[in-house]
Order: sequence, then structure tokens, then C-alpha cells
Amino acid sequence: MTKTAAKAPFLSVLRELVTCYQAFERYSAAHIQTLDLTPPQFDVIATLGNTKGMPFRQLGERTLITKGTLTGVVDRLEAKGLVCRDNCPRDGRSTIVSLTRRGEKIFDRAFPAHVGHLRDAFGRVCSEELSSLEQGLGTLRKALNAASGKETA
Amino acid sequence: MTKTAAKAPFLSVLRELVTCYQAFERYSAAHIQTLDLTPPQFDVIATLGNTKGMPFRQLGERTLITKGTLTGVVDRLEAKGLVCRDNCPRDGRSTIVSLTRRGEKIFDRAFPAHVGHLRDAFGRVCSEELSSLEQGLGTLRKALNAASGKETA
DNA sequence: TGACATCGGTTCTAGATAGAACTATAGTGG
DNA sequence: CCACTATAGTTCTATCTAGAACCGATGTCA
Repeated sequence: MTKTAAKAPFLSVLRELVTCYQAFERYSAAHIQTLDLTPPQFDVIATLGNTKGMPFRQLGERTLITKGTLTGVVDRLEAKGLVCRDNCPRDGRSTIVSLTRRGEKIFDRAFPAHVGHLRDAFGRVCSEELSSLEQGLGTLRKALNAASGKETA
Repeated sequence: MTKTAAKAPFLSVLRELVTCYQAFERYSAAHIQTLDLTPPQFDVIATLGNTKGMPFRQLGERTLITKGTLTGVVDRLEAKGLVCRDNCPRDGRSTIVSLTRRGEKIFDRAFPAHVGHLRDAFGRVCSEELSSLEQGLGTLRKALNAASGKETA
């Protein structure tokens, strides 16, 4: 009876969240590796695909990669010749990152393949369950943000 | 019409999975940092709490940290004087990791506090939704494992 | 126009991460 | 008892990670 903390019922949801996320990462990463890319590198390529490029800041917002990290990721993609940096004519502080021709070729080939790979897995779950899952995750995320806001504010 | 891949409906679930997981990590890490620990370090402490210690292998299985990484995490905890390594008398290859007295004190103080912190967030979601979420995550995880098994095997 | 705050990126630090190569011990089959 | 294989941890490499400090360019406000 004393171990109230040890048996909190939400701990099992939490563990499932972590293992499911890890399973997804592993599954996704396994395919991305076959392209000689890391997951963050693929994220950047996928985000830049079908655009004319965008500044670091926007790229970071979309990929959920913080700017300090993003510098290194873009460095390595640039070294591979898949993206390039250009000065923004409008703003001397800003750098536009865009796909090179080689980067676009990778994108055209890899992105649909990767979505197909994911479909192989997600397609096994019926769409009602997926949308219920999406909703549940959203609720939890909002609860987490609300709880952290309460402390910060 | 040609961009079939770009509009796959499951991509929104996927994004929600990632953002929810990140929100959880941020929320959890914010509290753990107040204890001068990192999330993996806390994981190890929490796993070793109320045990007599366990070999690396088992510790890695429970914390979902791979062995190469675990060596470094345990190194740092050892440097802080929170855990210790002991040779396993039964198996010369094996090392038993256990909490020091200081480690136990941290555990006794931090673990219930952390569970309470998590309850602040998870308690905002009704238990039916949590259990439905847990089930959905489990379904997806199994689908991911099944899909990856199909390719590996 | 000159002081000042802001903003975009880079650099630095400490730590985490997986995976592969390596070392030493243990167990197994002949 | 010896060769072989498997197992437990460590080490090494490359990358990612957040966050803080920094730097140059902008914009603002007086």
C-alpha cells in the first residue's frame, strides 16, 4: 500500500508511448539507412523537396531540429553535395538552404519510397484506429503542454 | 493527382506521434534536470531503485539503452557517486551495477516526485482515453514490428 | 544618426545514440 | 583438454541533441 507511486496506472501508457516511438524510429531509420542518410538528414531533404529552399529558421521549425543541431546536419548534407547555402538577398543575416540537383534526385527517388515503406506498416492498422490514436496523442500532448505551461507561467 | 505520396493520410498520425513524444520528453526532462540528472541517468536510477543491482545486460534491456551507450551513462553516474560496479561472482564477464547509498537517497526522493510530476500531466486525461491510447499505440507498435519482420525474415 | 534590443546562424560543451570492432570470460563438442 | 562459439562489457567512430555563448546584420526609437 505504501508504494503508491510504483503502481501509477499511467506508467504503462508512458512506456507504450516510448516503445512505440522507438519502434517507429527503428523501422523508419532502417529504410533511410539504405539511402546513406540519417533520419535528420532525410527530414531535411524531405522538407526541402518541392520548394525553392528556405532559411534555417523555417527549416528548423518544420523539422523540429534546433538551430545548433541543424547547422551540423546541413554541414554534412552540404559536404555530400545534396544541399547548398545561399545568402538571402533580403536579409544579410539569413541563409537560404535548398536542394542541389543531386539532392532533388535523391528526394524524387527516396521520398515516395519512404512513404511506401511507412504505408507497409501503417496500412496494417485500420483507419478508425489510426484516427483515434491521432486524437489520443493530441489530447496527451495538449495535457503535457498545459501542465508545463502551468509551472513555467 | 501525381503526388499520391504527399497526401498519405497516416502522415498526420506519424507527426502527432513524434510531437507528442517530444512534448513528453521535454516535460519529463525539465523536471529531471532540476535533479542534476539527464533522462537516461534518471532511467538507470529508477530501474535500479528497490533492487540489489543487476548486470549491464539486464539494465540495458529494461531501460532500452544499448550497451555501448549504457557504458557511458553508468560511467557518469559512477563519477557522481550514485552507482557502483561490482564483479559478478558467478560470471567473470558480468558486472553488477547497483545504487550506492547516495544513489538510493536520490531515488527515494526523486522517483516519487517524478511520478507526481507526470501525474500532473497525465491526470488531465481521462482514464478511458488513456487506455484507448495505450491500446492504439500497442497496435501500431505491433504493426511496425510485423512489417519490419516481414522484410528482415 | 547613434544607442540598443532583436534576430539568424555558428560555435562550443556535455551528453546520448547506434553500431561495429575488440577483449576477456564462459560454455560446448570432440 | 583443446578448439570453437557465444556472451558481457568496453572502446571507437560518426552523428545527433539541447542549450549557452557569441557575432554580425537589422530594426527601432529617440
